[in-house]
Amino acid sequence: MTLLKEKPIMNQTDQSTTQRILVVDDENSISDLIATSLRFVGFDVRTAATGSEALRIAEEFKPHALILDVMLPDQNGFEVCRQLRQDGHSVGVLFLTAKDTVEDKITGLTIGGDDYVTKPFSLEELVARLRALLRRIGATTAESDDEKVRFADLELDEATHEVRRAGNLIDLSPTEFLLLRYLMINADRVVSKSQILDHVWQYDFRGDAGIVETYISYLRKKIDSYEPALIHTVRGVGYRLRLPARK
Amino acid sequence: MTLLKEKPIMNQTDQSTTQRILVVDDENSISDLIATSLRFVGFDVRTAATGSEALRIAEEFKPHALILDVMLPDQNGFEVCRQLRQDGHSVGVLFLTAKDTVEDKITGLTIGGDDYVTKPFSLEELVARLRALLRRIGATTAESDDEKVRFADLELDEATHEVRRAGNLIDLSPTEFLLLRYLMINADRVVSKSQILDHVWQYDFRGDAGIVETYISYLRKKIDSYEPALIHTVRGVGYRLRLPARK
DNA sequence: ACCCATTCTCAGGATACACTCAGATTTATA
DNA sequence: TATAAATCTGAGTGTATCCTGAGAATGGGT
Repeated sequence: MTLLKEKPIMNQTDQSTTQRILVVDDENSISDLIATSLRFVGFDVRTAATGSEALRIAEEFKPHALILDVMLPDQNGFEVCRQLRQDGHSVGVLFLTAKDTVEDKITGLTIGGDDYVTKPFSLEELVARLRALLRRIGATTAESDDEKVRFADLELDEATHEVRRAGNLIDLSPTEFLLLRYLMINADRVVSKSQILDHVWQYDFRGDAGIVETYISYLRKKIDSYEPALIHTVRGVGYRLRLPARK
Repeated sequence: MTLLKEKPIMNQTDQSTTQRILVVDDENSISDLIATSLRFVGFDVRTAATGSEALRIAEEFKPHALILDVMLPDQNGFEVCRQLRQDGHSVGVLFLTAKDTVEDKITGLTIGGDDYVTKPFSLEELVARLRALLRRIGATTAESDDEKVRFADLELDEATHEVRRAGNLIDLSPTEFLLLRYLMINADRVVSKSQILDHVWQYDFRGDAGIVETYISYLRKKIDSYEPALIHTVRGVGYRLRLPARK
């Protein structure tokens, strides 16, 4: 993972108060990965490895949301969630579950604005889902307009999963959607192939970075069939979403 | 033209007065589930685990309605209800009963506009019944006609359980009705199979999420036998109710 | 007790998708 | 201009997701 070498990505978003997120997972590699990534996008992050530690930290940290592994060494994630809510914290929870335990005993996870993502996940997906969750729970005046990402004549809607260019609907596969979203969020900035790989693909992906080229190619066929082209290659460095340079 | 009147996932944050609901159940997992869900759709919720606690809290909380398990550790739900009314509270009650409860006891519950729901229930059903109850008792007659949910040429009537498309009556099973209702409430927005499962199916359902596919298929045969199709699959994400995209 | 609507499981088939690979093409630089 | 490196893209393969019909359980109503 090349996360530690990255510069902060996107500083906009954050309005008045920085959102506090508590990450709870007993695998350090996972909670570090998430914490690092969330800090880069502007969250205030703390981590805990057990349920009781989570409760203790939550007491003083007062997080806006938890990212909570359902399988913890001392108690399961539901119990932690229940106790927190009982204490009056109106906290959103994004559960992490293993893929093979999903069908088993895991229901009721999407109640009350909560959500879950399965391991292994991609960071783009995790962050997108966390943002959606925060929007939902803090939704006193949330306009549905918040759920759109825009760049030039591109428009990407998180709620409907629709992508439009110049008003025209464009059909994207899930991976294409995440890739475009990552490029749009980092619009005007060069992102390397390994950055893309780390954020868009699942963290256990062991294939070649060449797959990024393939998906960039797919995206170009779909969104740069219009003028002007927005996806630009920066040879030897990466890719960049930008409007034509006026010289 | 005014097609997308529906807002975020069940955000109904009722106008002037937020309705207060007291949930009374001795199983924490149940009352938490209900409380979380109701809070998310905009109610002000308190919980109690016993009859005496319920009476105490009701004294100061002055709820508009109770969700009341008929089997409580100290006294039964009817008694709680009786005492409350004796003290002059004009409160609606939605009783929770086990499925095997004797019919005699249940009959006569629905006297004063009250209602009952059997455990295990689905959240969609509980919320719908609670809303209907509040409408009945808190008859401020602001608008009584609003028991219908609409989208495009679809019309779903909560009171009569009738569904029409383009004026034609469509016969739906109870599960199909709840599923369609959930899709309509979240019109234009993608809902995942897990979300559907958590909200439409009973909370103790332990089967596969694939059953959602089956019921989507049933619904399509009934409501999308008309043009245009309204139920759309978003592969890898979920389902979405929408009109043909303006291309 | 019977019937029938309903719920749910299961599995085959259709389709979309993720991914690999290799040859073609472009670009940097010697 | 020649050469190597980087990138692009079409073709092909394996897999995940989704759809739907068939039929087994369940349960209510008459």
